[in-house]
Amino acid sequence: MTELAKTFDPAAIESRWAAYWEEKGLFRPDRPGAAPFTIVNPPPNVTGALHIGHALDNTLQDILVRHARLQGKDALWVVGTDHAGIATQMVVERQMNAAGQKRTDLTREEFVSKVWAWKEESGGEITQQLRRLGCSMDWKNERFTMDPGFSKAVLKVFVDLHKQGLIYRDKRLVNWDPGLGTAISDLEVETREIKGSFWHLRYPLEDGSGFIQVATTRPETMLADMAVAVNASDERYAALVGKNVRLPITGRLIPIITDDHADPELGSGAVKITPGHDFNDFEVGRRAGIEARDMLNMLDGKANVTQTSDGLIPEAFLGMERFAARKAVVQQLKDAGFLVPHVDKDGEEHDAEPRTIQTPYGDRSGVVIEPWLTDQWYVDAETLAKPAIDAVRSGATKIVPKSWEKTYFNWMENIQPWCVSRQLWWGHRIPAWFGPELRDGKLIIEISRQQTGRNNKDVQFSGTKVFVAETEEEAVSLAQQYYGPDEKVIIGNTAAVIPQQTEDGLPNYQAISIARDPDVLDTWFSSALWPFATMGWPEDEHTTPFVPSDVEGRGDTTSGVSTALDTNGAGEVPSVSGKSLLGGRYPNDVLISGFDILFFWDARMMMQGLHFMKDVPFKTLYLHGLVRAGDGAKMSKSKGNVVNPLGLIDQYGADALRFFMAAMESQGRDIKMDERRIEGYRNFATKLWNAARFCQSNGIGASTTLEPPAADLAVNRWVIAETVKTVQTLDLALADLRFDEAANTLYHFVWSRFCDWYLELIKPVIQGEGGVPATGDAADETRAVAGWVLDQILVMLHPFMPFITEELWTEMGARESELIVAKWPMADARALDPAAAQEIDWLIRVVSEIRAARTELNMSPATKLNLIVRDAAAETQDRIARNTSALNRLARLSTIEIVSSHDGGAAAQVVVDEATFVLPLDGVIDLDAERARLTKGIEAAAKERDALAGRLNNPSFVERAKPEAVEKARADHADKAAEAERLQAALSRLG
RNA sequence: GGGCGCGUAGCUCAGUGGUAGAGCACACCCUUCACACGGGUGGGGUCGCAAGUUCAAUCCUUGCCGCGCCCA
Repeated sequence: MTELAKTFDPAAIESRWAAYWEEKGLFRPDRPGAAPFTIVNPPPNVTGALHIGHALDNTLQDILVRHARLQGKDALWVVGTDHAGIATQMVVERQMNAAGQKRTDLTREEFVSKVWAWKEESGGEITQQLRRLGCSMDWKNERFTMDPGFSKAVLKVFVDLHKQGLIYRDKRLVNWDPGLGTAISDLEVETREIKGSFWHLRYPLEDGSGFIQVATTRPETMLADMAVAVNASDERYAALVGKNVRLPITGRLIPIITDDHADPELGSGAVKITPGHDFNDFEVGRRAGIEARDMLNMLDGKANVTQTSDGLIPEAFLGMERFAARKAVVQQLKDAGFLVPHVDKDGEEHDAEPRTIQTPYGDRSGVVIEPWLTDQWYVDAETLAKPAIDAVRSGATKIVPKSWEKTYFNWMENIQPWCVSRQLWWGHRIPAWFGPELRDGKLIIEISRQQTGRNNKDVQFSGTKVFVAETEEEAVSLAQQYYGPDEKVIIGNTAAVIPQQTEDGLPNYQAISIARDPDVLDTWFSSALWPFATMGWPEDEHTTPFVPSDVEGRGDTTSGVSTALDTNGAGEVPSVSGKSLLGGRYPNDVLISGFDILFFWDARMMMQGLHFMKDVPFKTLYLHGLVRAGDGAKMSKSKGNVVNPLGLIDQYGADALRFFMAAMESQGRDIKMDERRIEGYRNFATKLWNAARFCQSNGIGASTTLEPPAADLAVNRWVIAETVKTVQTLDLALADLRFDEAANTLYHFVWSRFCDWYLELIKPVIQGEGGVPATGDAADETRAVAGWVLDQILVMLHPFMPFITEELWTEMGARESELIVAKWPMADARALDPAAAQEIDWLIRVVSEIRAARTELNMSPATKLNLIVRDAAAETQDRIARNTSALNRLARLSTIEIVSSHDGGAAAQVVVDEATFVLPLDGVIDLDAERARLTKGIEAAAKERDALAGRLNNPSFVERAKPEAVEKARADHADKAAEAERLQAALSRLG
């Protein structure tokens, strides 16, 4: 224990404590028998760096985990990183490009091992940064979504879902990202409004009888048009339905069909149909009886024009980039007279009509998405969503704030098949092997070599037999069963029937080669398993059943109150059919995430968790908002308005940043960055630091009991009660996940109650005269109480400001344990003492009123005054006697005299309750100023008195309002009337 | 077009069916022996607009205006 420095320096202690906690294993103390409390951290990208959103998300989680740990629970905060398929592959590819290399220079295996090497060396920077924020995660068991154990879970889930028919292969339009050369999910597509063009084309009828006009924003797709659709109710076209159109350029003959998709009100009412390159048209095509495999495709994986299967695209267009092809198609149509010019309001002709169009972009690549016809793996999300919807409806998982439930339901109820295959190398490779299909005893192989535009080694398999298995051996075994015992099955690079050669080069027998799908799974497919695959699933489904012990049961102040979090220490064991799932850690207690990943991640955890664990992944889902720039704009690198949380930590300390995040986190609202506010919380930390310094230099140290010390003095009984009230409010706020209320409650208690009043009020009790510390029962009692209150403050504040509180905990005296594993205070209502509360409340009012009068009358603070009290009731006289020193000190008085009457004269007068406090100021006082001051007080009291009288004089109010409201109005009216009267009397006495 | 949210003191935000709050900023005073990253005191709001429900509306309902987000 050394003397504390005058100013708190966060940097001096933060790294020391972070390392200490971790080394001593205090983030995950051994607590056999304690109730589990579990949070899994949304795994950040292994390529990521800490941004301000992480700071918010992780601060909130750390508050809950530290709180649970202090409550004696076996708190586990799972941490790890996500392999982040596309992002990570892009990082490594960029590095290679910088060195003049390409990914495809390497084999897949070489590339993947290069990514692993990168991951080992530079990945996970963010985990170091989380430590700087003070996150008390279970670092010893840090996970990675490509860990062997986790990967095993991913394969099992894929195989099981496939067996159950919930994963299937399908040929349909997918959101193809030509920049990245992979399919992406709907959610990774961002629709932007851009200024585009609307071209009007006229297609000649086959019979030469005229034209039909269509309009499009993507004229190049006419190279793969397969129909023209009109609405069946549209009489203008009734006669044309069933006729054919001869497409310009390709000369393809296509029918005019009817479909509701054609809106008679829109454009000409006729629309061109390109089923292979437009989601709406795909559906129209299907309704018209065109099978997906027959739909025309005119683009390759880089979105360059490629020949359609009917071979009708002229040579000149082949290989053209899609936007170049657009220009070329428009030009050729124009030259041939098939383009209908747009005439603007000034009568000028243009090729196209300007129009705002919704355009899909890849959220990572920033490239326009191309709807593309491919074979992909799909999850039957609709089936999985049903239990996930029910679970929220039944309350098995509670979403906080509740307003998000609607969004959740809306998305879940309209969920689309989830495309989970990605054309990447980095990720969980899909456990599916393709082989020739056996039809009528013959081996058929259909391999469509689609140009994915990235690597000609990538092969798409279609129309072949697929074997889905967790291991290669099982796949071979499945294949063997399928082909029969006479065939030899081998693993190869392609699905094929290979003539094998004997050593002498002569054909001997054939082998059937099966080849593994080159694609990997969507990263969200694996992260959806995070709540249970990090707990040992599928190996240890039921482990270490939890047995409640007597450690529990403390701090139960929330009984009978509906709260978002079950903070009841009784620790009910989550279970299915009596068995504890994953050691009581499933369902997790709560999941905290930004609302922006509600669909990406949270909803998918709900689906996978319910399907595989038969229970929800978490009891509560807490969604927080975004951290925005000071002007409310979204932070983004391109705008250059990104705030680096590490810079804020350097400047203000991690504790201040954390407190800011908690204090600003009100449910259902984004947080606007406000550095001055962080500065304010830095000041708060210093304030606490100095309060502790004061205690230390006045013989106040660590308390020895969990219970409040015995106390006789009102000020001590009052502060104990205030502490208990704070614990109660804080417990409720945390149980309700009201982080702002929790933080503000603490802030107010520490600064406005403890520092501003309690410490000031006890100075006369403990400081004594002439620099000699006071002794005796009162001083001893007060030191004990002050030490106890400071300890409770440190414990309660610890989840929010872990560093400074741990440091002060250590500095204040010898301890049984570190603060991080100390005991949460008890909210014992027996400590509440109304009489003490009233007395200190009175004392504070008297001091405040006298101070206000002094300031308003411009009395120098240095002048000590004599106080005369008149009309004081016996109770007040007793209070004055008990608190003379405090009154003298805080109101800056030299003497206090109690009189039965006083005629005033030149004096300032203050009314508190029944008594009037007179400060004789002969020769000093500005009588006019005092008159003005009293008059202002009279007016204020009279205004309220009259307002209350008005209400009470209204018969409807007295008859219909709640009796307690009427009662209160009467009491308040009497108080205000009396106050006005006394102030009036004081004014009269001034003359 | 559908859904959600927001609009309260100069700024950032709480809040409640019964006389409107905090932090910061602002003004004045104080280098008082924990703290000037401090102490004391004070000024400042027709709670977006309008109507309705109610004894009573900043709070509940409806409409409108403005801002933001998500989905189609």
